[in-house]
Amino acid sequence: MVSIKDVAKKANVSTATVSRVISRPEAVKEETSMKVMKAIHELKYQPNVLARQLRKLETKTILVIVPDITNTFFSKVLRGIEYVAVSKGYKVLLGDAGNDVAREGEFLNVLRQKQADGIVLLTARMETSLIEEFALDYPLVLACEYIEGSTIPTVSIDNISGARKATEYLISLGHKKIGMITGPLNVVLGRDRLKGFSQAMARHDLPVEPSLVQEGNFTYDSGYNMMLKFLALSNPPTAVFAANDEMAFGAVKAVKDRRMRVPEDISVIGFDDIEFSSIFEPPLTTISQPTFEIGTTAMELLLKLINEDELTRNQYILEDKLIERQSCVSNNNPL
Amino acid sequence: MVSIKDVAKKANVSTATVSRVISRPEAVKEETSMKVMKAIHELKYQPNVLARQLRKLETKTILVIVPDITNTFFSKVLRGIEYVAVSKGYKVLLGDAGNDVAREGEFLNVLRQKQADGIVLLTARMETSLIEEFALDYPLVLACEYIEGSTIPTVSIDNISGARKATEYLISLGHKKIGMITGPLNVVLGRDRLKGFSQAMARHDLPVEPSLVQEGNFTYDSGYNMMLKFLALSNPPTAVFAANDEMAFGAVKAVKDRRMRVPEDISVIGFDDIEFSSIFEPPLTTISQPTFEIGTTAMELLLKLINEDELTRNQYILEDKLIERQSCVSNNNPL
DNA sequence: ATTTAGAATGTAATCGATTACAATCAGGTT
DNA sequence: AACCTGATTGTAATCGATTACATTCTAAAT
Repeated sequence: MVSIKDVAKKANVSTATVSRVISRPEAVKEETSMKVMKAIHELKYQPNVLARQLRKLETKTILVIVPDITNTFFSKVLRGIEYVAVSKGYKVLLGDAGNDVAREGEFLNVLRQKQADGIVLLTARMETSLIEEFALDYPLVLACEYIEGSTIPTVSIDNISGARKATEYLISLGHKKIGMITGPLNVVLGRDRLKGFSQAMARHDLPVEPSLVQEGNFTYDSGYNMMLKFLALSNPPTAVFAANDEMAFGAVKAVKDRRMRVPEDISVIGFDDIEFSSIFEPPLTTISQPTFEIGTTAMELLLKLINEDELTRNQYILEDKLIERQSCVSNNNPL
Repeated sequence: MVSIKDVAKKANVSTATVSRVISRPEAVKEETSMKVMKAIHELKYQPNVLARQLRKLETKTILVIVPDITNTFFSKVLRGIEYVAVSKGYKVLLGDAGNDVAREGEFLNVLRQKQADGIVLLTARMETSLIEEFALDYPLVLACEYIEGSTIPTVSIDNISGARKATEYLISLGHKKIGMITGPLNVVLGRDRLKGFSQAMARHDLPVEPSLVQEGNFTYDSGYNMMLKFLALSNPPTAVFAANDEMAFGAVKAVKDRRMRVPEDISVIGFDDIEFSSIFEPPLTTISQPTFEIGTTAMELLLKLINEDELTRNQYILEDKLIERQSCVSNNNPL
């Protein structure tokens, strides 16, 4: 291990000078600088970042807690975070909870032990009071999810308006009997998308029949099963809004298995626009989230927090977008 | 920031004793220990890990370089790595190259600067000499990819035998005219899967016609286009082996767009068994890689390297598996 | 030649832990 | 009482950088 002392000795200067050559070259004479650089190269010196960090009490590392790294939605957000982080000289520590809520909280110790300068949470399923407290002590940004009534800086889309948009699209196609497969209603995300659905229906004076709202859990299987329930109805919906794409896939599959067609017999719209949605058959009409931008915005926000810059606001709502593909069609089955 | 000194003062002992209470409690008297613990709790003391790491010259962190984090194949391997890492008290630094070869190499500095104790490479596209040199100086494990003729510890499946297995499966179904859509042939992975294909054909005395081997680049679009080439032949293949699932999806789509059916008119087999292969229509027959196990094995291997344990061998070949779904069927179109 | 300001460099404290070594203590032996 | 041993605890060096402050140099001004 070659340290700054070795370089200093070799170049016949003090360690202070070596340090200055590295961090503030303008403060040292050209000639000395050359000498030092030469020694650095000859010894292949690499500063020990741990020592630097200890001295400066900063790590140039941020922690990202992800509920499930194998979910492309999150990995795309993560990529956005990484992109900005690396460009600003930060490294990204990954905390993958593997869909286990208990593990999410454990990662917080990384911050407490000063091994990261800040944290981005892509999940808010742990105790909200814990998160709130934590945000008081450390730079923290919420992305994708949010906590109701909290002032923690948050980046996300407006899930209510997104869901409303999806529903109104179906309505604009002439559908009146519309079913919804919701996400789990114990998380804000699930509730918000249902809320958007209800708002759209109300705005157009359409009734929301309880039998046409089924609670899923964001999985393919739940989408499949809930659609089966709809199809068992004496008077099934002509269109279905699934709160995410996986459930929409399951729903479409259920329709096909019943020897019916999407979109001819039933229109289906999803939410998220994941990778496979365009490859799926029929290509899925859905609401697209700006995943990469959510990531970059969250990271930029965190950087401001770390640098104690003034925040102009703490809720950043990004634009979602309706992606029209081929799983929805005008209602040709008027009551 | 409360440090060990504050605790020492409060408990009326030296910092050495506090340190011992934390790391070797058996070396300090019960009574003192209690006093110290009390102070620790009252002050909510958290040891500064940076300082500890600096002193011990270890970081309890490993770096994983991923070519593309949004690819579920890699994120599953990553999850395996994380799983073992966290259970052994290690943290995972993520280096996502975003499919940019140049960025892969940049992450190596993290190691040089002693910010990680070891590294797992899920890609070997940078200069092999660079990797070889690096492996001399730092604990390094290759996962998924490998370098020909290298002694670097490697965890992967046997791509040649996997490809052979896929091809022989088609042959066992009575197919004789079999096409292959390869991966890029400038990477070992691509070459190996082609090699396996050729071996299987040779073993069964089947000719490999040049027009029936098309080079793709692992993307959906390339699969689509190469299949189009096959279909334009006067005598197209009755079965096609695509070197990964994405290309297989594209290939199937091409067949459908030509108003033919998979598997009735053409059988298609893929490689990797990614998430959507089972949802795809028809559900894709493919070779499944034990992604999670690749990750766990790689991490365990790296741990051994870090602890300087003896390695019994340096090539770990895990078992792949043929997953029979519905995209392949017996040849009903004998020449 | 002397003074002086500003540039360049060096000295040593510091960040917060760990740990080799030294010092002290408690209790048992003689 | 004097001595010894092993258990406990304390002192201070150490890890490798950064940086406040002190010192020395340089060159221009007087």
